[in-house]
Amino acid sequence: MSSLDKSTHIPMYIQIKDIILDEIRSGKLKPEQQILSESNLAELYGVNRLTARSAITQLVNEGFLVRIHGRGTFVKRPIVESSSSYINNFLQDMMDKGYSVKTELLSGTLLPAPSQIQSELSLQPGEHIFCLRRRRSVNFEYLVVLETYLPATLCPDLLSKDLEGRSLYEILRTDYKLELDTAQESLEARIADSLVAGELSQEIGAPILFSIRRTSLSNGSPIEFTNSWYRGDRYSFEVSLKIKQSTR
Amino acid sequence: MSSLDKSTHIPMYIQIKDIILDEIRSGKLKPEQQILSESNLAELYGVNRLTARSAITQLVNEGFLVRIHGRGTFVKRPIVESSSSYINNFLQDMMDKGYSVKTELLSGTLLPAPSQIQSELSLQPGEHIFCLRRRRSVNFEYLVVLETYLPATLCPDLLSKDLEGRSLYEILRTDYKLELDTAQESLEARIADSLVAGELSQEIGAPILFSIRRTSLSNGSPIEFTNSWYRGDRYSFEVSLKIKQSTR
DNA sequence: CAGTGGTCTAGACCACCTA
DNA sequence: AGGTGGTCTAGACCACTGC
Repeated sequence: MSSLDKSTHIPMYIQIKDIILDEIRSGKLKPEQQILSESNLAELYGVNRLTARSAITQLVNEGFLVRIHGRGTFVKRPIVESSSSYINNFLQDMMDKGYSVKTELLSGTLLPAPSQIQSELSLQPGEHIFCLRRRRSVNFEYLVVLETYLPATLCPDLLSKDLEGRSLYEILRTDYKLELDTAQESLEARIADSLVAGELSQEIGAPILFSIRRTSLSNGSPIEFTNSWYRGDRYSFEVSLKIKQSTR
Repeated sequence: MSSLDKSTHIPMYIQIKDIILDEIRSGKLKPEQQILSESNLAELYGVNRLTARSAITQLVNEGFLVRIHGRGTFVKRPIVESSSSYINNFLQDMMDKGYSVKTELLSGTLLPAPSQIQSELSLQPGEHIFCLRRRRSVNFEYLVVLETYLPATLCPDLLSKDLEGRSLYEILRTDYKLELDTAQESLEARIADSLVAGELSQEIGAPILFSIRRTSLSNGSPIEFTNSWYRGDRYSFEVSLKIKQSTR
C-alpha cells in the first residue's frame, strides 16, 4: 500500500512525514507508542530507508517523535501545543480563539534614524526609518501598545498600507517580499508610567510586561525593532525552550 | 588535505561541522560570506557529498549558516549570542560574567501532591512530591525566589543533596540520570505582594516578573514545575524565536 | 542473536540561480 | 550552460538494545 503521489512535486519524505503527522494528530499513533522502524517504513511506501529516515528526522526536530538508539522511534508525549518556539501570529491566534481584535494606528512617521535605532538596524548615517505607534485591543479592552521601527528603504510607502486591517508581518511578506526569519525578544516587568497608563487605561503603577523584539531576515540582517507595553494582568508570554546539553 | 581523524569514533560529519564552526567563530569565515559548496567540501575532506551535507545541515539548524537554492551556502549574520532558544544555565551564565551567585534553600519538604501539582506532573493519586523554595542572590542582592515541585519517586533523597552548592539540573542529570529536554515557560508582569516583597527586600507594589516553567524529559513526561518571582528592575528574559512560515 | 537506529558511499536526476 | 542545493537509490558496516 503505497499512498504516495509520485506525480506531484512534493518530495516523498514530506509526504511520508505528513502521513505520520496525521496519524499522530488523529490518535492512530498514541503517545509513547513505537512507530514502524525505518526499514519497515521504507518497505511500506516503497522508498529507500534514507528517504523514510528523513521524514522521521523532520518529526524528531519538530518534537513529535523521539529516536532511541537500538530500541526504536516513539511518539513523544505532547507538551502544551507542541509548538517549538515559533512566533505566533498574534491576530490570528486571538481570532482563532474567538476574540475580537482591533488595531489602531496611533501615529506613523517617517524620520531620520536616531543613533540608537541606527545601530540596532545596521543603517547608514542619515537613513530614514518609519516609526509606527499602534495599539491593540482584545474584546474591547486595550491590551498592548506597540512602537515599531523599520528602515524606510526596505518598505517604501508603508504608511499608505492598511496598517489597521492587516498584520504588519503579512504586509512585509506580501507587499515587500521580506521573509522574516528569526527574532530576539527580551521581556521584563515594569510599572505603568503616566503615558503608558493613559494609553492602556490603567492606573499609574499597574504591572506592565515590557518587551523589546528585534527581527531579522533569513540572512540575519535586522529588519524591525519593536518596543511593546502589555497589560500585566491580561497578557502572559509563552515560550518553549530546549535544554542545552553539554555538547559531547 | 584531510584533517579528519578516522581512527576516533566521532562521526566525520561532526568533525567537519566543528571545523566549519571554528572557522566561523575565529572569523576566517565572515558573515554573509559564501562557504565551499557541498561537492567542494566533500572533495576537500575526501568524503561523500551527503556526509559534507549533513555537517552543513546541522549548522543550518543551529542558525550559523543559510542555504540558498541555486546560489550556495552562506554564513549567517550573528544575532545576539547566536543561541537558538536554549535554556541557559543560570548559575553558569552569571558566573561566566563574573558575578557572585548565591543560592539559599529557604525550605525543602516532602508532601503528598496537591491535586493541581498532581495533574501538572501526571502523578498517581497519593504520590509524593518534593517542594523546594530557593532564593538566588547575584552580587549580594536578592534576585529571584524559586518554588520547585518534583515527583519524589524520580529523585529519592533529593533533600540530602547539596542544593545550595550545585545546580538542580546538574543534580538531576548526574545523580539521577534524568535527561531534561524541553521546557515550557510562561511569563507575566506582576506587582510584589507582602510575601514576595519581603523575600526579595522590595517594596510592596514593585514590579515582579513572574514565571511558570514546566520541564519534560526527552520522551515528553513532565519532571519539574517551577514558579519564579524575579525582581523586575534587575532581570530581563531573553528568547530567540523562529517566525512561523505558512507551511506550504 | 536479531532488530533497531547511526553513519557512510557512489552514484543519479532534478530545480534553481547566475551568467 | 555550468554550478548550486534538493531529493533519491541500493547498497554497506557499525553501535546499541533486548532477548
